[in-house]
Amino acid sequence: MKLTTKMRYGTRALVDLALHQDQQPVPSGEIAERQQMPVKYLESILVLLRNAGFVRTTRGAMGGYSLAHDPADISLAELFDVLEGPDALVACTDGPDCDRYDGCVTREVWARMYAASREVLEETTLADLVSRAREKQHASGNMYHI
Amino acid sequence: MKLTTKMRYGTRALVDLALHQDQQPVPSGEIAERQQMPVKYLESILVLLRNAGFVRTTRGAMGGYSLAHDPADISLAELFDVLEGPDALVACTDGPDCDRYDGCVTREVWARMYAASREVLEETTLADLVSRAREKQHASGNMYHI
DNA sequence: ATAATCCCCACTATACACATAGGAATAGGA
DNA sequence: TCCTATTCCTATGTGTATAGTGGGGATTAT
Ligand code: FES
Ligand code: FES
Repeated sequence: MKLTTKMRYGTRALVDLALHQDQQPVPSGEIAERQQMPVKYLESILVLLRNAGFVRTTRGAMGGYSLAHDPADISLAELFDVLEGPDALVACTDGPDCDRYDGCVTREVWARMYAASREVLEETTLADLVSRAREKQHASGNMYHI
Repeated sequence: MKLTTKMRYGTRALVDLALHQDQQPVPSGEIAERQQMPVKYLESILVLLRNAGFVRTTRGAMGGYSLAHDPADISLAELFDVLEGPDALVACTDGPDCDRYDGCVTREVWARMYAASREVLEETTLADLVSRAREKQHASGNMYHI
């Protein structure tokens, strides 16, 4: 039960973008370098984020990625739905996909687990992470390393 | 972020054992048939459960598996630790394994997620699942299908 | 002895994580 | 305008872990 790298990298990428949204669009190479993640893999995640409407892209020289919305309006739960998918945790959390659905006793436990996890994500916005990152930057004097 | 089959199968296997613990030791073939899971794969999971002290094994003819403790004394969290491992959710939830530990802002969120999930598992015992299974058996008239 | 059963080892299949290669679009200068 | 560097975009290949398969040996009740 590991959180996928899509979710972890995607979250860090959005935080990085939020920290630099006052400037020009940020190229994927800069994000990858700062966040220490493989460039090409990051780009494949940014495609998902673009299709889901989290980021805007500008092609060509001087192009890059920028946030499409205010960080305070983005909860990690929305991100989770896109990057982990609706079938997260177990396939049969929210519907009778499984042929054993009626007699299943474990499903309810996994569903409670899922709900508890999701509640944490619901109440955390991108802006929360950004302000926490700014605090840490201030404390350590390290500009870019979040 | 999928729950592994080890955890899902393992849980169902223990519930199945609890429902039949009044009888002889239960052979893996019976569990696999009732629970609709691959025999050989189930056996590899039962090895883990034996090593962790959840089940006792009896070798030879008329042998099989039986619970080592009272179902009320087994929380799903203990099972989780064995079958999903201590590094569940993310590798750096409980220690400075990661070289980015100090500046990391996402770790705290993942840690809260992990704690919330685990709390659900802590407060659910095998006996809870068993009684729920008995209710469902009674309601449907289906003896073995949990 | 025989059949039933656990147990160990090695093999295959599938999904995820990541790398590589190249193409398409755009900004900026000659 | 045309060229070129920069950047996003798409497709395909590779490594690794999880999931599942299979054969055969060890142990024990009958
Ligand atoms: S409903 Fe599918 S395994 Fe429980
Ligand atoms: S502490 Fe390792 S990624 Fe955050």
